[in-house]
Amino acid sequence: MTTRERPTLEAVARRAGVSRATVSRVVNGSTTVAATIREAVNHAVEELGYVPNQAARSLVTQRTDSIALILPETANRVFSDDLFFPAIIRGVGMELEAADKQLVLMMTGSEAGHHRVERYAVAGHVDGVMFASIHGADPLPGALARRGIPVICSGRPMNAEPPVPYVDVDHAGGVAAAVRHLIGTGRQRIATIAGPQDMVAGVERLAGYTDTLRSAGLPELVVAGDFTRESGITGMRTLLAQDPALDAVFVASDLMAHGALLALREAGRRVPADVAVIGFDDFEISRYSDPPLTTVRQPIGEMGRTLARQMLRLISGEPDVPESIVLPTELIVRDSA
Amino acid sequence: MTTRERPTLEAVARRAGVSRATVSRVVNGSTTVAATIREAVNHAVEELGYVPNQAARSLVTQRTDSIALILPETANRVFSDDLFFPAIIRGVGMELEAADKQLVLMMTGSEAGHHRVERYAVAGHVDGVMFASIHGADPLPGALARRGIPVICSGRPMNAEPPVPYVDVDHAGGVAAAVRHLIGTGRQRIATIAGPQDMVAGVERLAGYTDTLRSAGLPELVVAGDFTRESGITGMRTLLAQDPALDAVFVASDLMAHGALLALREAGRRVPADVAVIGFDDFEISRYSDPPLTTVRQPIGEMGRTLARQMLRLISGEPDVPESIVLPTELIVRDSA
DNA sequence: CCGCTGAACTTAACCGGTTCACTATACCTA
DNA sequence: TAGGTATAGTGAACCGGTTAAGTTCAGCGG
Repeated sequence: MTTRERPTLEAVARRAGVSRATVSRVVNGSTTVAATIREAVNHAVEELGYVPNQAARSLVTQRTDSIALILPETANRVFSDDLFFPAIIRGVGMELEAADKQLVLMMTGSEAGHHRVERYAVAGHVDGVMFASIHGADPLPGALARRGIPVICSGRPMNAEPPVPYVDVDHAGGVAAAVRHLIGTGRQRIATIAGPQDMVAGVERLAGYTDTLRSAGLPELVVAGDFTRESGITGMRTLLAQDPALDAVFVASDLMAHGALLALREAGRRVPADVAVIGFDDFEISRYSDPPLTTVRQPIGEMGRTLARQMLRLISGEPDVPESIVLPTELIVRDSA
Repeated sequence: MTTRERPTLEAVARRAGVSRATVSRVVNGSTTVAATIREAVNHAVEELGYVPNQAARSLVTQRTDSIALILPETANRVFSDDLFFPAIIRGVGMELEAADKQLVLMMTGSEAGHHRVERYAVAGHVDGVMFASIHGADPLPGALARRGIPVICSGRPMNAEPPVPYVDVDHAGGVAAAVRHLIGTGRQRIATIAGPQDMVAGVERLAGYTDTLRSAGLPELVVAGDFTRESGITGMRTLLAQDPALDAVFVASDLMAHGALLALREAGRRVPADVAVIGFDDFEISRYSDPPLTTVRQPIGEMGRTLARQMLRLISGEPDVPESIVLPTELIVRDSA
C-alpha cells in the first residue's frame, strides 16, 4: 500500500513561503492576491501535488458539492430489465458533471433503506436529494424537506406534507394522443394494460385512457400490470380472454407492450391488422420489435437533466425556482398502430 | 427554506449533562460507558434528532464510508441500450448497502472527466474506487493506485503500471463452450461478430473463438462490432456477403446477437435451421427474442457484488486479498442454436 | 511631513467531531 | 485502613481547511 502522505495547505504554505490563508485564497481563485505570489503558490501546489481535503472544506463551508439521486427499492426489479433509471441517471449525470457536482447514487433497499438515506442526507453528506420515480405516498421527500434539505422529485409525489417541487411528463396528454390516434384509425374496442396504481405514472396514464375513451363514448377494458414484460404477456392474455374481439390496446409501458406483442402473436393475432398496439416510453428496443412499436415518447434523459438543473437552482438559493415542471410527450407512430 | 439548525455533539452533551467525549463514545457504540449514562445520552440524541456531521467525522477518521464506481465515457452510449452497467450498479449497490457504505457514481465524461475523478478521489471524498469495465489502457486505475487509493477493476485492465486487482469472467471459456456446442451440432462454417478490440472483453471473446476453431481445424470468419445492436445488424450483413453459405455465428454480445437475428430474418435465413446463433451476456431480452437466444451467461450482478466485496476487503486492510477473481460463465441453450 | 486609505498578507478563531492523556470514583486486596 | 487497580468520565489537542479581523506598508492628498 503506497499510502503516500497527502500534502496539506500548511505544507504548501511553507513551501511557497506564505501563510495558509494566502494559499487558500489562491486555491479558491481569490482576486486579492498579487500575481507573483499567486505564481509561487501555484508552483508549490503543482510540485507537491496538493489537492484540498474535501472533509475539511465541507466542515467549514457546509457544502459538499455532491447531490444524491435516490432510486426506490423497485429499482432493483426494474433495473434488471428497464431502461428508465439508466436514462435518468445519465441525464442527471451529464448535467451535474457540467456543474462540477458529484452524483451520489443511493438505493433504498428493502430494509432500513429509508432511514439510511435520511441519516445520510441529514449528516450533510450531500447538498440535496433527488428522487427518481416516487412510489405511492413515500414519506421520505417530505421528511427531508422538513429537515431543510433541498429536495426534488421526478414524477409528481402523490402527497407530500410540505409540497416538494417536481419534474414530470405529460402522461395524460401523451396517452390521450395515443388513444385518439387509435380512434382516428377506426378502432372501436380499445383496451388498456395499466401500470401500477401506486405510482403517479400508472394512475395518470390510466386516467388519460379513461377520460379519452369516455368522452368518445367508447367502452373501456382495463387490466393491471406492473410495467414488466411478463405482466404485459399475462395482461394481454387476460384481455383477449375478456374480449376476444378487441381491436386495439394501449399499453402503459414499452416493456409491457413488448410482452403484449408476444402474447398477441401467441394468440394468432396480427399486429396491427387485427389488433393495434401502442406503448409508452419509446425505449430503444421498441424500434426493433416486430412490428416496430408505435409509442408515446417521454423524454427521460431530458427529465434527468431538468431534475438536476432544478436541484442546482434550489441549492444556489435562486429565488424564483418554479415548483414544478411538466415536460411534453410525443406520439411516435411506427407500424404497430 | 426551513433551515433547521442541526444539533451538534455539544448540544447533545449539554442536554444529557455529560461531556462531548462521552456522547461521542455512546454514538459510536463504545463499551466503556455506564448503562445509565448511555441511556441518558441516547435519549438526548433522540430528542434533538442528532445526526453526526459527516464532514467533521471524516476529517478526523480519514474515512468517508463511501466508495466510487466509475463508468467510462462509453457508458453514455451504452447506457441508452445496454443492461450491463445497470446490472453492475445493482450488484455493487446491494453489497455496499449491506456493508453500510455509500455508492458514489461517477461518469468520466468526454472532457476532463479523468482528471475530475482523480481529484475527487485524491481529495478523500471516497475510500476507494471501482471501475466498471475498463477501456483499453486506461491510465486512471494505475494513477489512483500509485496515489495509495484502493482500486479495483471489473474486467482485467489491459496494462496497469502497478497491477491493480480485478474481477472478471471467464470469457474464453464461455466462448469455447459456445463454439464447441456449434461444432458438436454439426456446424462447419462458423463466423463471429467480435466486440471492440480495445476492451479485454472484446479481445478475449475473439481469442476464445479463434482458438477453438483453430484447434478444430475449421475456417475462421471475423467481423468487428462495438457491442451495439446496430453493429450487430451491419456485422451480420457483412458476414452474409462474405460467406453466404455460413451456417453459424457466434456473436460477442446479446445486443449484437439481437441485431444479427434481425439481419438474418431480413436476408431470409431461418434460425437455427439455416444459421445457428449464439450470443454472450444473457440479458433478459434474449429470453424473448425470436427465436429465444442461446447465449453465454455471464453473472453480471455477481460480478458487481464481488467487485464490492473485494473493495471492502481492500479498505478494511485485510491482508490476503486475492489479486484477481475470475467468475465462471455458462452456456444457456435455447432455440437459436 | 503626517495621517489616511486601501491593497496584500498574516493571525487566529472557528467548523464538529474523535481520541489520547488524565482525573475521579468505586472496588478489592493485604 | 491504606494502597493498588479497574472503570467511567472529562479536558484538550487535533484533523485541514475558510474567513473575519488585524497588521503592514506603499501611495497620496492636504
